Amino acid sequence: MEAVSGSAITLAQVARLAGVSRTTAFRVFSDNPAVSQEARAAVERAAVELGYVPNRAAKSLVAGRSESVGVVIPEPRSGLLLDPLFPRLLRGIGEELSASGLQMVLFAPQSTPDIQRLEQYLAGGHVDAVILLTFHDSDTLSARLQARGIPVIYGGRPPGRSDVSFVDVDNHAGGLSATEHLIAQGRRRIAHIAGPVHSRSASDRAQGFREAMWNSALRSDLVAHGEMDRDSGEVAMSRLLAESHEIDAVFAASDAMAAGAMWAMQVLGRRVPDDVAIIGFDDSPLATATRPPLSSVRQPIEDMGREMTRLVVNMSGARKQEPQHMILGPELQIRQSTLAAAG
Amino acid sequence: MEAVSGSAITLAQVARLAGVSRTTAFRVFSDNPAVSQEARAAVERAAVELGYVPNRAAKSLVAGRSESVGVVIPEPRSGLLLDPLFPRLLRGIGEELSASGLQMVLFAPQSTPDIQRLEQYLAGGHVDAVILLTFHDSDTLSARLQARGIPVIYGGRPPGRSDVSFVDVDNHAGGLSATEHLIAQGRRRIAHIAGPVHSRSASDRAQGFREAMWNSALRSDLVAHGEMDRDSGEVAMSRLLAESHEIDAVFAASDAMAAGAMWAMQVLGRRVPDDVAIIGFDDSPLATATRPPLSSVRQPIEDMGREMTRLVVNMSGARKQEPQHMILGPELQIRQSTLAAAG
DNA sequence: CTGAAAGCGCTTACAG
DNA sequence: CTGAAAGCGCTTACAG
Repeated sequence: MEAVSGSAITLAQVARLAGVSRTTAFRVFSDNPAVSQEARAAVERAAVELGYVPNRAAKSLVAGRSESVGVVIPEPRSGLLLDPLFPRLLRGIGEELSASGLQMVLFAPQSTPDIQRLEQYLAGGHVDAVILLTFHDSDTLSARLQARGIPVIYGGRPPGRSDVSFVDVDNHAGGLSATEHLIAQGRRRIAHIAGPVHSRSASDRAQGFREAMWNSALRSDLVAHGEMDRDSGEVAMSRLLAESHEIDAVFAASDAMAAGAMWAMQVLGRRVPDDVAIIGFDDSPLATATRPPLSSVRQPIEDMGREMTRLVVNMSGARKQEPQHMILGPELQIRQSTLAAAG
Repeated sequence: MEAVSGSAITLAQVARLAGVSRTTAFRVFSDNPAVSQEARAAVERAAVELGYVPNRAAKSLVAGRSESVGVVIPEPRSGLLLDPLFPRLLRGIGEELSASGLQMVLFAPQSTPDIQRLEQYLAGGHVDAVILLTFHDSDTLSARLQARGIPVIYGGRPPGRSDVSFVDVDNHAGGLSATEHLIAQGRRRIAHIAGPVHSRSASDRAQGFREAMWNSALRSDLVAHGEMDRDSGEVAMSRLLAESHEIDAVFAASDAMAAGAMWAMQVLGRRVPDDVAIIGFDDSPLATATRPPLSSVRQPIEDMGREMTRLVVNMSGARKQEPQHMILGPELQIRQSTLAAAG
């Protein structure tokens, strides 16, 4: 294999070496059966000898499509990259794209100029569809891409926009079933450690909690808010226990807050699950790292990635672009933290 | 702004609407001053009205370069995506690319077919240079890219290859200075919690430890190995303390192992730093989360990202491609865990 | 089974 | 200051 550094080998060069026309050489690479044995062999030999790799830019130009899908991920500065759910989402997307023979291309814009450059790049025919995993300043991005006819889908419901396509997890159903599980275990005085009030997903979870309590004629007044992280969960739990000593169960809107809450309970001498049962949300790696292991609402993140991909790839085939919406149901993952009988 | 969905506007359409030639329209977009006021205004108006975005595939084809740099990141399945160092690395790369006006394009291949497709994609002229942040099966990738004249640089030293370019952190110097710091604090019986024996970076750190001890005529026989995570650090520390009760300091090859070790010490009633001083490696977020805060060897990860980018972009300009190597020195980040005097 | 020719959209000499 | 023409490398009718 002779590889000439720095020079890109073209189809024409391969054809010349093989002694055929470019059209015939092309047919070999596009698996067109209408090529003689000798021609095929000569072309293949020439291609190997020269180290030929088709130029994708030229191919994209002619085809009008790139066989690749852009995925815009949060800027590295935001903690989202470190969210344990993130790799699962990426894996779901990657699997589905891989199955469709499409190339996944990731972008992590960090600044406004980055976003503008990205807009030009994506709108300029480098991708056939775009998956947006961040809402950061991307409204104009999404609008301009759609104006160019490039299908766009969001992961999660973009705040205040109903004219765009998205796949989301049913946070309401998750909060509902987590709370119903605690009730089914015989718990009655159930507290909720909620996320930030401005967060749509967090308030959906809280709404699920209130509905489940209401359905069972239980009071849902024990609610504290945290910032989804471990420390704020610890603080929230201490506050809740100071408020009421009768708490026999807690639904936390994230596993991290649940872990913090378990710590607070240990400090205050409340046993999990004997005195207080606790269930988290996300089913992150944390859930199996606590003692006892934490029951949790498992988000179908891989499925979410796959469905987003499936939808946006289909959209890129279709003419009309109706906004597509899909809400996936979460599943309970029951572990020891909610299993013992109430005291 | 009228945006015709699905149809890409071309330069020719803009030119026609503006009543000028494609060449003149092109001059407007390439900031060529040799255009009359009227022509310029007409072209700009037409471009806005039609929503023109230049086709990058065509531009790449003509220019023979894409103004973008590929970054191959570890597969989501490997935990590396969740490494707190990872976003810092991405940020460093992104900042440098952004400053050069280049587009960052990320790839996270998950399977062998993914890697093959990626190889075709990268070699096919979609990127001007490639930064490899993973060694996973990428030897053939690297070789084929270089054969095509596409510069490649590794983050970290690829195992067993000296003919490639890389930027790495000086793990040996890090281990040396961490240990010297402990000695300077008056500690004498110093243990090392090392990483896996097969890891190059981990054994460089251990070698730094041994040299520092040797230089001060201290014994360096207290070494236990862990898997770089918290739990294995805890186990290693328990083992070390069982082996010798005189240990007055520990150098752990990762912050996570140091955190586990601190836990083990607390369980066994050894106070940090009064009884035992401890220093970690990475200066990850963990280091400020422990009590007391953990001294650590800070890896210059953003710098590493920037230098890798700078080098590989320069390489893509140069004709000859000599392998480039750069080793960055780490810095000590001193916190309370090593500050009190030895007992 | 084969190949000459036109074209994808942008860019670049070249000639005015 | 302006534009006709050729070309980047691949793909696609079209005619044999």
